[in-house]
Amino acid sequence: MNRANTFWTGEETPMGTTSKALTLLDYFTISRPQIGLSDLARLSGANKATCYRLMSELMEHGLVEQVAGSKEYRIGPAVLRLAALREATVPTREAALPLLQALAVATGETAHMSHLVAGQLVTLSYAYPAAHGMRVMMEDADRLPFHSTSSGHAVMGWLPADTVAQILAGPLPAPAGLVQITASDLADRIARARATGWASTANTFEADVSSFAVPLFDAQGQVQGALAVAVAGPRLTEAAEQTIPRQLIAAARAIMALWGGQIPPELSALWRITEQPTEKVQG
Amino acid sequence: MNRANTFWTGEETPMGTTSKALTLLDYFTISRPQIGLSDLARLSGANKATCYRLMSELMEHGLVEQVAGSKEYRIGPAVLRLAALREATVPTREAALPLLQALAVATGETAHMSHLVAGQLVTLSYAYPAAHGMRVMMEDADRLPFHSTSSGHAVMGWLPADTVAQILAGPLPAPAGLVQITASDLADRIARARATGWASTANTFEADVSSFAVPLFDAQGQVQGALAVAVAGPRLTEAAEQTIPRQLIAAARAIMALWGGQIPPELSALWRITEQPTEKVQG
DNA sequence: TCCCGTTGGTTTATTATTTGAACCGATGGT
DNA sequence: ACCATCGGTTCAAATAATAAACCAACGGGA
Repeated sequence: MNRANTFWTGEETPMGTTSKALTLLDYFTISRPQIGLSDLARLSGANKATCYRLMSELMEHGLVEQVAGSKEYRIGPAVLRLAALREATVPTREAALPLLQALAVATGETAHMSHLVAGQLVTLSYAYPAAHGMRVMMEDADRLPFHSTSSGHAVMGWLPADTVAQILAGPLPAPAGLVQITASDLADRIARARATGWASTANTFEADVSSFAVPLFDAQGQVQGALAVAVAGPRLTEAAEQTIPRQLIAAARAIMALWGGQIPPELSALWRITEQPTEKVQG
Repeated sequence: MNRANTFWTGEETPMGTTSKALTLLDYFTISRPQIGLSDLARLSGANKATCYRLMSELMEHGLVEQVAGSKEYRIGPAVLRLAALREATVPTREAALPLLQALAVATGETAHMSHLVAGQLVTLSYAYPAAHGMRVMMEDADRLPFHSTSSGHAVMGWLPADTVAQILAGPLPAPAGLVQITASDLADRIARARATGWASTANTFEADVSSFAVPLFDAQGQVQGALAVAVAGPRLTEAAEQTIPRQLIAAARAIMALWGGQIPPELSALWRITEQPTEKVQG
């Protein structure tokens, strides 16, 4: 009797064929938008033939397509239909966008919103304060690491303990030239995020960038993502450190009002205390 | 020995598991955005257990999610990441949108662009001429029938013959109270679309709506979709019938210039003849 | 309150599908 | 002319998917 196919993930629980196919999609990122067959097989650890068949099936449905010349694969047009359908069903993105823009203007910094999807934190919208000037740049569809971003900390503060443990079980990537976060430091930060209702980091994800974040909840009171402001290092004044969390809270409240999101009572109390007289962010 | 599993599609070619899972996604539409397990099993003809497992796998990856109260499934947030990635890789939608808007304004009617994805024609962008007034309404992520829309005719005119045959092999749905298109009529319309470079229909898809369409091509000269203008019946003057095809052609040219789309020489010649002195649609 | 049909979800042996190593022809660099 | 690599294919061996029956829970209707 042979071993179960642990080649793929190293897990012992067998992985459904569909999951394997969908896992392949995860290798496509902003920085690697096109992948050839052999590369993909190497990246995923799957057999080339397997990879080929799975990609063929994904291609049949338009989830991926092959670029004409090189035969490399890339994300296909079908996802546009699905995304349009998703937004029509649950208008998270579009509804929140004006509020995100208002937040960017109010703070004078880059604002972004990330969503928790399949255990990962993905940036899905962002807004800049103005058309020009120095700013922290964002990219859509980028995955944020949980351990080195304020968004990650804010989210983990309100995630079930076992889910957090699962995330922390993964490796802590070591960012070159940045502030390194140790495991115990991280636990501390998560606890603080929960205790204060917001999180902040400095120079942990990108150099000379500080960021502040608050969690976002869905209608069932489950964490759904985070709202964050990324401040360009030189502009991080003491005043900014005071006001930004408040503005974040106000904006998060407004966004969740749109979604029908439920703020956990515990957090709601924290936010009531923190949110001193400050003008509301208006959409 | 049992028969191969022909239950699913009636086809004799066996269907990969991944395809079966992805097929389930097709049952989610604008008009039916949420589906319960039993319903989905009935709709798809799949076994309930099968359906359950497939949906579970899709759910693991965030392609679908369950709404909290009813346990019904709906399209999940992961598609947003994929769509953002797609647009970052191949900016079809966003790039064309301003031109689409210009076309709507120029014609004074609703303009829309549909894409060919996995053998289906899906509306992915549209633009209205003004904020108010009578207009033909569109919906994103809607599938257009090939046989009763000008977009369908325009596209089929430039599709390989066998692909067209495959499409026509399907049933011709009978729209209630509209002009019925017979099989021979349809063949005629497709031929005309190819011969003239554009297609038009009246009262075939929606009552009191006429529409005009031209095909769109990708960088390899393959039909990729259609650009169309839908005219509210009462406004369909003879002048409009003259100018709209020209405006469509101009806009299609502009859009394909953005994509690097290749117009087949045969069509290019047709369009050169048709496109008499008329002001270019400007993005 | 009892019934009955429905729901989402689970279990099982049976069955068909997926898998991986080897192989192919084409392509491109040296 | 060579070698390495590419995308794609083949086939027996091993695996995972399937379908029917079965739950418990829910929601009307009588």
